Amino acid sequence: MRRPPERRVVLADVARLADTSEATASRALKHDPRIGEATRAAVHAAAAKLGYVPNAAARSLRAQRTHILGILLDDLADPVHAKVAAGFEEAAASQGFAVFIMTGLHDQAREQRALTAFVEHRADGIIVASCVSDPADVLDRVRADRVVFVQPDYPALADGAEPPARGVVRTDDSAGVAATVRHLAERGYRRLTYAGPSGWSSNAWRRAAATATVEELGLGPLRFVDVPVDAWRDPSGLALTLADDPPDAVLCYDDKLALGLLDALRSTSLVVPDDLAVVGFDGIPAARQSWPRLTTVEVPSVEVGRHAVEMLISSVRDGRMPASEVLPVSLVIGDSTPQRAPRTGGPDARATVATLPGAGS
Amino acid sequence: MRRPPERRVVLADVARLADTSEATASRALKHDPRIGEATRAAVHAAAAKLGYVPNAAARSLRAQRTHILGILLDDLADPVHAKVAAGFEEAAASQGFAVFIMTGLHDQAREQRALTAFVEHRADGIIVASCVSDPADVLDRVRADRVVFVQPDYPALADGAEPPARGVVRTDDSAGVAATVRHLAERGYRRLTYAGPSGWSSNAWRRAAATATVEELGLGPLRFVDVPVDAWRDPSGLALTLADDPPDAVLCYDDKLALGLLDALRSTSLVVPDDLAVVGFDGIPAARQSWPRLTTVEVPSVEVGRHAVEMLISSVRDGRMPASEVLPVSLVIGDSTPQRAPRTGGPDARATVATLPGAGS
DNA sequence: TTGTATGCGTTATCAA
DNA sequence: TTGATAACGCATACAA
Repeated sequence: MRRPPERRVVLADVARLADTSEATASRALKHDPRIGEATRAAVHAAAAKLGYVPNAAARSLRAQRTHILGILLDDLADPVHAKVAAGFEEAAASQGFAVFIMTGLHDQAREQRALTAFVEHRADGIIVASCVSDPADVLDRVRADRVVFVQPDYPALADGAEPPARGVVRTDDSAGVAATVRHLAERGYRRLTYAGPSGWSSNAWRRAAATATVEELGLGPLRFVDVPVDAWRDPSGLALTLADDPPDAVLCYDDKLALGLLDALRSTSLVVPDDLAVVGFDGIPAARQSWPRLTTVEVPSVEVGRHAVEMLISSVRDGRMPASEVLPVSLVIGDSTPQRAPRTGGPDARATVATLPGAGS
Repeated sequence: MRRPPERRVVLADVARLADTSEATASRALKHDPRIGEATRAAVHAAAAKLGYVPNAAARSLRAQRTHILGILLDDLADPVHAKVAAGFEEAAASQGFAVFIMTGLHDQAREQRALTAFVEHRADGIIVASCVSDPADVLDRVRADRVVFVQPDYPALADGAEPPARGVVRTDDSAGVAATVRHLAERGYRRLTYAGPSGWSSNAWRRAAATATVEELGLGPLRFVDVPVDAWRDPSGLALTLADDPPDAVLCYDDKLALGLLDALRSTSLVVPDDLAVVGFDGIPAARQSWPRLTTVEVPSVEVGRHAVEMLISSVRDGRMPASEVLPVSLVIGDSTPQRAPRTGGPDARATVATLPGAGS
């Protein structure tokens, strides 16, 4: 069995064995058209025989181009972020880029260290996904035509700041939430509650979209329940709050929270969906396997990662960062939001007026 | 707001501004003790003012050490693999290593390309996780003291080949399966079925452990159902097979399959756990939120990633690869395997003899 | 078609 | 305590 070469084998070794110069060997290996067939074959044979592998550091140093992309994301253990990373890695690899992946774990200092690492390694491009750092801080350290922001979620956005017009990939969360509210209205749900972690801009957007659509449709006022960001691990508090004065349906910030809630509600007297409809957001795999199957908004996370890479590589090639993109999402209707049965006590008019704007007031 | 420097700023620029030589500037920046306080301050000030970031490629070239680790894994979108990656990344970052992550996606050619990328970039160490390539092939290209294999799953292992004695991190799947079977026996389940994708060595091990434990406990013979590797996406075939002649309990290769099965069984007349108990393997988050909650074997995936990094870094430092490790797993008892009620028709002796070896024959 | 020489940015060796 | 210089491995401008 062949072993890896003991001593480092460099281009000079290949050239020597092929009986040419380093320059010729270098050109032959990258199929420069003006190298004779004979020498090219000799060089390739020598390289194969010696197990030569070019040194990327030396090449990068010389070429001022690393063919490295970096992605900074929040947490690989989170299914949504992992999918973005998967799309990113796959797209980057298919274009011949190696990828650095670093996680921020909600920690600004970590995020800064990750950026430092990317810059030290002179990554050709960087993707900043779901990070708490303000893009302005990132742009202090990296050229704007070398960064793409994915699903930015920094605090200023919650206060209404606009994300950059170029180099951002987002999903149309507002449309997803609006579609969800419409779906609920059509199915006869009127008293809605939105549950999510306040302070996150992504949450603020979703909540705002829910509010707007509820008003547009003339549904009962939207109630809010603020939950801790890790409430999905133990949603019993949310379950109790809901059980105390149950709405018709609850919109959860994401699927993790919704699935946790489904579980927690089994310890209460509320039955889903008979007493309470539940919807999630993201479309993680577990949402398809839950009971009842979760109605949710499917976010094309893998696509998000791919698009980000394509924007980035395009910008790296010609220095022009493409305009920001907003990818469409889709409502997936499960069994957690069935057509609502009329309440006991006879037919209930509320269900039928739900889609008539203004009829409720 | 400060912008990133337009022209590349290199050490020479810092030296010039600080009015010293490159050598002194270099030493001052890495806090060489024999540099005067005044010059050190001047150099640091100059570096800060210019926004100097050292070039890792140049440093690596010179130092013959990259501080880069590479991990090759199967699929970032898979929760188990993503967790290994998360542990890997976190541990590596905390030790000051940048990490290349590449995915194989069950494709030998992709795996080989990933290895090539790692070698070109002269990664200080490599982790090969859950890959289809034979370790022997990997060792043709990488020094043995620079690779750690995680959960190796190459075909030869299914035929009884032993994994390497050093540089491997695995989990004690056999013990986990054995504990599961014992648990089922104690709870009164006797007729067991094992469902998994044949051809995978990890499946072969789990299945063999189940067989051995079933025999040891004197339970009825273990039945097997071979399923495609992606059966979890559509487990209706498995559900029908089980419904056709239901065992007391079914052991699934992993949680994804078990959760899919729970879902698919809702379209049959079988009720879990009354008619059929179900157990999974891995302990993914969704298993805690399913209904009924899944009894499963919890695998410390994040720990696996961490241990792999620690082994690797240790070996990189002193050239001695630590001995292989087998991490313990733990049985998590959910609601999918309750104490079994006696069958209709009166008390059933089978439940009580389950734990008595030999009593069943 | 091939060879020579230089420089990419950093660090380590040697000399001052 | 500091400075000049060579070398890491490769690719290219220029010469032949």
